[in-house]
Amino acid sequence: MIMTVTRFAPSPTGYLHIGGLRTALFSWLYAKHTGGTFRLRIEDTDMARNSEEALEAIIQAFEWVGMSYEGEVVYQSKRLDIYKKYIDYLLAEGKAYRCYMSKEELDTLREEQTARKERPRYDGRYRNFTGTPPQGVEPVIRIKAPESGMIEFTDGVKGEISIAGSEVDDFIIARSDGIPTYNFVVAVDDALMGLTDVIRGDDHLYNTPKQIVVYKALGFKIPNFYHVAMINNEQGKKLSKRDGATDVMEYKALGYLPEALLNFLVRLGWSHKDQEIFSIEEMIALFDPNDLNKSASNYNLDKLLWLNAHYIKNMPNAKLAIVLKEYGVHIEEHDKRELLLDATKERGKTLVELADQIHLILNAPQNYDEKDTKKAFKEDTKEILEDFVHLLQNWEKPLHLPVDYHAVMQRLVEDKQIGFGKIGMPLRVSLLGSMTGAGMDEIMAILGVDETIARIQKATVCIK
RNA sequence: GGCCCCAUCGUCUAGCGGUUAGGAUCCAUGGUUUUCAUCCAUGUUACCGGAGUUCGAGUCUCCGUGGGGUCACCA
Repeated sequence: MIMTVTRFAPSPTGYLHIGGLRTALFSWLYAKHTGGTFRLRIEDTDMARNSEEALEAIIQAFEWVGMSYEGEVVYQSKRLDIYKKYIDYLLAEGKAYRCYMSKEELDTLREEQTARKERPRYDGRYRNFTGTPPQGVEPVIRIKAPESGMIEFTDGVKGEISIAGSEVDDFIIARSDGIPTYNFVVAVDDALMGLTDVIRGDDHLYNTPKQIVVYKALGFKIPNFYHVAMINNEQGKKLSKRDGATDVMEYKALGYLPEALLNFLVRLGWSHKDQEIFSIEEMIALFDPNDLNKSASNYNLDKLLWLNAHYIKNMPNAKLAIVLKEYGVHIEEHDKRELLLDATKERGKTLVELADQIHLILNAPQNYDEKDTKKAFKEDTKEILEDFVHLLQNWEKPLHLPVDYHAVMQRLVEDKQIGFGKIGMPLRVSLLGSMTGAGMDEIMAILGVDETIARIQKATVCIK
């Protein structure tokens, strides 16, 4: 297998959103799949829009999901002299030229073209200019794009793409302040970094012919391109901030496990037969960008939630306890840790919900919801609970495990000739202050006899 | 608007000329359970429309429709 070099190249203008994370994941997986290299490059040539916080947020998101990049992060803002060298070369070769058109002139031209219902484009007026340049205008540098013919390339996702050369105008590769522009630096860096495969969103499809112009002008080898279809919202429209969590780190705050998020994202646009659950190792082993879907997919929370619940359920307790620390639950050293987690991990779709479940057990209820108590407490309830306390206090054997407590409940229902329902719900409300939650036997085993009795007694006092 | 891309259950998807169109999620029902959840079983729901090619089309071609992307001295 050929070792690939892939990259993720965000611009630090905002947080990392899930669409970006998915393309990064695809790139990362493909590199790992081939035993190749995955790199991170920051596209920060637009000095005005860069932000330090955005950069940190992106790095942080990568850390959280556990995607590692090799080598140093490449910052384009630190490579300006390299780009200048290539621009000078193109100028010298006559493959690029200075254009003295001012912004205002350009705007006017575009307005005229739009009025004539033409596609706004640069008219090439300085392409072969040999006269005296106008005074007071700092020129931009434009690259000579083919005036006719087709620019063709094979996209690993979309197939054969051909775009008329006339659709690509002599685009600007360096602004009047000398800073090179996106399509130029992307091509230069992708080539210089030895990229074999470029996986990116299909909103970049139209940049590809432009970048190919640069590759050809500079004599670089053209990499394989994969343009991944977008992720839309539930309505099939472009994902925006209004669609809730789009910031990757927001998912952490909401209680999602990174493995669930990654599993969710990898299945958006990619599949392997009927398989739904993929460990990272399986993803790496099976992923191939050539299997990527052509069509856009809609973002839907249900599947993510289901996956998250799955990963929570199947996570070893020791690891779960560590993860839970971020959600205010500190039970790593708790002597009933295993019992606590076994009793609750199937009841939370998110870590936030799981933390709530655990809090319910660990902290005695401060008050009792009136609706719950009305439902759970009948006339004979107080007496039943008191009998139960009495049984607990006089139980001849030590009470440790859930089965021990189960035996006590068993004895109670037998002695009093009642159903489990008579004791179960009142007991639950007494211990948790809630109608739902973990199994009674487990809860009591976690609390211990003393705390169990204390909570029941408190409840019987509070409730008339 | 020009150019480009896309189109299977509500959603994520399998399918790669011959299938009772499969799986997952969601939803509903039943079972298990002292509650809830888990788990198990069952069920409802899809090939955008129209031509063509072919013995045969969800699969190939064309047209239409719908959706998306893109047209910066942003990335």
